[in-house]
Amino acid sequence: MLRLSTLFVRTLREDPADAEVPSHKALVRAGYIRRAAPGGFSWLPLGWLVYRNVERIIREEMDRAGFQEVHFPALLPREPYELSGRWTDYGDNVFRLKDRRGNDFIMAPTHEEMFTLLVKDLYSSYKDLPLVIYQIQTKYRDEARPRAGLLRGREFVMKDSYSFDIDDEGLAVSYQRHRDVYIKVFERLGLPVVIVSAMSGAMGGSASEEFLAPIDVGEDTYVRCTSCDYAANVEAVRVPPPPAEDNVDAPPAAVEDTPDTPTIVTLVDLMNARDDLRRSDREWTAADTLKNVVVKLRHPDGTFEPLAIGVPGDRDVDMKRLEAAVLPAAAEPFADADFAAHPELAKGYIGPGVLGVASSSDIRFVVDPRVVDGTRWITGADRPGRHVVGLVAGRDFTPDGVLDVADVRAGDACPDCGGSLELARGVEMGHIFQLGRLYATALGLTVLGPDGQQITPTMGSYGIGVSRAVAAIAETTLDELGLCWPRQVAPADVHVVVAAKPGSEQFPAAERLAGELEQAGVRVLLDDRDTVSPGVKFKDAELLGVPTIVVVGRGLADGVVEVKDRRTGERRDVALAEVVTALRG
RNA sequence: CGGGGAGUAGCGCAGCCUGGUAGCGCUCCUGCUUUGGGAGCAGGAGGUCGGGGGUUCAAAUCCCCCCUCCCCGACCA
Repeated sequence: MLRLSTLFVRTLREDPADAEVPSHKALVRAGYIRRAAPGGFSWLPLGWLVYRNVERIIREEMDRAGFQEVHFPALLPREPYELSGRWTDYGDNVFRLKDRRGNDFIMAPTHEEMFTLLVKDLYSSYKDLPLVIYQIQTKYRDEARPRAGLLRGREFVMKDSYSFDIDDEGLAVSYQRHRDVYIKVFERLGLPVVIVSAMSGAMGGSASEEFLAPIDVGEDTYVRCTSCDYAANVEAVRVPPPPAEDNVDAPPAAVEDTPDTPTIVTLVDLMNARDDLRRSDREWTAADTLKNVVVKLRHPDGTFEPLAIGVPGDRDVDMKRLEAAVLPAAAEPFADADFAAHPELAKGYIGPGVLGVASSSDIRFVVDPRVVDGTRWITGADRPGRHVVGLVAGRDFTPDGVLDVADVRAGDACPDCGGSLELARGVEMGHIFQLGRLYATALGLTVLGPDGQQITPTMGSYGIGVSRAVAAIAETTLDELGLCWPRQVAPADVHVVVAAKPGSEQFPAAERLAGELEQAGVRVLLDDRDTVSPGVKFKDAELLGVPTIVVVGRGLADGVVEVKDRRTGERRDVALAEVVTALRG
């Protein structure tokens, strides 16, 4: 039994100044966690109880699925990461250190290599597969900017599992099993999640889905169709291309003088103001223009490549979508110095004249899916103050490819049903994806197949943010009074408040009741403090967020106590003799 | 790493502009009173004013450098 008179906790009357997001404020105010380092938190007894409940539920579901838990060192040697190429790929995001002999180590940011090597170490036959092993461990990443309390620390706990199969069919089964387990886990945690398709990015592989908790302060943006069940991370949205048009007979493109129109807005204004350029049927809009944005790709080998991206003028290039699309390269803005190195690019007036197939430059030119053959555009003429009107895609220029990285907006068409998309924010709680043979190949994991040939197994990777889940659950359940835990993860089932004078009969009565509840298997937090007033106890009970609050107070004279539901605020009087039965669940 | 804000008692803040005894509320301790919605009175404890340099008779306050925290961006689970 937890007793507030001796529990190692101190609630704060005011929000901590260094917290911004509601869950962070509430967890600190309620005495669940304390900041201990940049991006690092200490767990106090109540917080640790919640954490352990979350961890236990995840572990139970993993074990029930037949997955087996392993445990790795957090301090890892350099070699495995050298083999996979991630010693350098990870860059500044990993904590590095040396031992006394000068050997390199890292604080594990993730354990793909160790899993792969462990299987290589022990298994050598296809008969040993499939296999799923998992860990629940602390990960260390030197985040440039830790924030939002537990939602994004530099030290955090993840459940990570890896599946090993001999073929794609097996991988698909392992993937589906994880998907089913995850749905059950989040349901048990009381954490609402939206499953969205995600990029698998540089990791290769095909299927990849994220489990996002819908939280306003989340750092992931996703879309959801208002008509069908399509949902995707904004990075993974695929814009449905419009049908190609037959415009080969359209009037030839004409170069026009358009002085002082370096931006889309100025260009459209000028087009509509000029009698000779005005459209007869409607006004020109930004969507009639083709904006060519140049960025610089930094490849993993350190080389740079300019890339021109043509998007409809009413859209911008979404840097996050671009980054996701060009992995493992990174995208950087095209600086003035870069323009100086490419005099053929007239800033503000860049057009397909110098881009694309058979063009004068060797700059790769990719376009938005909306730029299909036959569409007509107003775009730069590659000379300051000049634009081309009526340029037909496929007839007058041919891009080197399609790249779907324009910003996604609410109201955009759903790629599945054509309905309308809406945008929302979320926190990534889980991620499942088919990793493929990347690590197995890099680390030389093979097994002997039935025909005596070496087979490289294919892998799946599946994560759940454990410590993050505590914050996410808090975030999605708290209210203006404080925390409000789902019973499964709450630090106790019942919070017994003694509201009476010290020395009064309520104290021993509450003790007895708490004892009986415990006997009946109910987890009890007893506020047996005789030094604080009832008002303080009520406030604390609400702040701490135990789902049921029992008040042993003035009703005791009539043989009743008050049973209050923390979430709904509903309260009812229950005869003392019936409390245990009523609360046993 | 870019832009903005902020570091003064355990927590939340004022003081800084205009240099001169370090303050307020909460918390904590002692005593008395109080006990169904963050109690009252009285007394008390607690601070190298983020760190280091400098200016000055004198620095929380002015100047320089550094560190940390928060927010927006970049990056990431």
